[in-house]
Amino acid sequence: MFRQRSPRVASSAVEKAYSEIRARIISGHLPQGARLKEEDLALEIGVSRTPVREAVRRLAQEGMVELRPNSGALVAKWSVDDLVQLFDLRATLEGSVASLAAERMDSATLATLRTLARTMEVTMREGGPHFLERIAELNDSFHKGILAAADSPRLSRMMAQLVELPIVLRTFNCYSEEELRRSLGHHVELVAAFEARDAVWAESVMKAHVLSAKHALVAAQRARESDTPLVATA
Amino acid sequence: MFRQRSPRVASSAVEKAYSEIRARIISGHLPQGARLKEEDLALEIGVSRTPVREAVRRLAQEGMVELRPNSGALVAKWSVDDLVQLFDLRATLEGSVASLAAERMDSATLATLRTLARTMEVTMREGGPHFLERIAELNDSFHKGILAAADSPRLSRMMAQLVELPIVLRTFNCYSEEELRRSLGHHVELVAAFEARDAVWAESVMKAHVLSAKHALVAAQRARESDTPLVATA
DNA sequence: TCGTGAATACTTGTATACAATTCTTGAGAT
DNA sequence: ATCTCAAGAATTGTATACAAGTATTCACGA
Repeated sequence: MFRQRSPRVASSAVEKAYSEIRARIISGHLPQGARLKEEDLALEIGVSRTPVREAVRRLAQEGMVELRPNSGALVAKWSVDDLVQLFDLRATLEGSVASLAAERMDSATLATLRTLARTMEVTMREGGPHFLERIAELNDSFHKGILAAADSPRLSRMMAQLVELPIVLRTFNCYSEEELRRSLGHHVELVAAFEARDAVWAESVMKAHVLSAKHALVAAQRARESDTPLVATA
Repeated sequence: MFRQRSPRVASSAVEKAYSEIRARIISGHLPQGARLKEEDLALEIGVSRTPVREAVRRLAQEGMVELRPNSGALVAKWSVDDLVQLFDLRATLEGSVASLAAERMDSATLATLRTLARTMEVTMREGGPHFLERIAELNDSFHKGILAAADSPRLSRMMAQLVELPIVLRTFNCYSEEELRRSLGHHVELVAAFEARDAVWAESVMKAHVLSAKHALVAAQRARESDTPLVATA
């Protein structure tokens, strides 16, 4: 729909290594704090150490992996405090994005977003298996659409980093029904704000949207207090 | 004074390559749009291609270098529009940083910042050769001090990326005397805001500070309209 | 039994060699 | 003269080999 992060067919070895390692982190196959041994990964993925190294470095700069010089690389750990910081930052930045988007949005994009927002609501009502996953995907498209509408490459790059991370945290299992409903409501309200070309309104709703997600995530995390999977569908 | 970016003695080859290439870009030895040939750089720096490659990748993620798959790496080009975006983003983020810092600043840091702000003013009054460079250095410490006071590692990482880039643009030659005076005034006012623990005040001043820098930079750039060096001392 | 330290095994860091892709050059045809 | 296309040169991408540093283990002494 919108420009996806990795449209390339993953032809290159480093791309292969990157997506593979990333997938393992997201799926939990490589849990937080796990050591990343270059040779093992290379062997398992079927490429040499060189592209694995490059992939790990990239993941490190994106914040998914922690690098220790001359020692090893670990899957980054996320404390409650980290999450709070992350989402506060996202609230600010995505707020700016929404503000910009409100001023620049064209009618085609608006229509697409409206459809996405509605579809999410329908999907929730219908329920069914994996409906959360489907909502998450739609949600992803929704946010990326807004980002694209803001038409601000530099902002996009920063956001990409911030938005990817919540996904790592085994996203969206921790919303209560009320919270999910509220979240989807935000989407609808955002569309209205865009339609009205009201930058301040859009920014405010977006901030609320992200901060509400933060709250849900943090509450869930605190409740468990252990290192079980986390979540959010902001 | 505060934790600098590269305290390591540049022992590793990739560190050497990184700082060397970076220096060449900043000094203008490698102008915008210049091609980065891995082998040449490796030869000139005195390391193999491997660390050069890693360094270039890092510079690319930091936005200083543009990567073209299977082709080459270029020194990133900066349009006026890019600058506007960059500084708008900085205004938002550094505003947040200042806000956080105001709430958390301890008296030692406050004292340091006060000294820095005063020293900058004195340095300007006294003038002399290279006084702009000295101000720039102090300015750097000032902003990094605020960042440290915010005590928010993730924010810091993002900011680092954004703050580094203006430096690349052959920083601070384009302020008029009035603009420079205003900029230094902002610093003093920021200290006052921190002292008062007024987060909103601090945020506002910081935003003004950065946006005023943006204005000076963009005006200078527009005046030349060509690709001659740019500037800012935000 | 527990701490200490040196030898060893292992992992990362760097260099080099090879493969694959892209850019350049030049001959030929229109 | 200009365009097309193929062959060659040059450069990036990947693999492997080697060097340097780090962690582990096991013997020895307190």
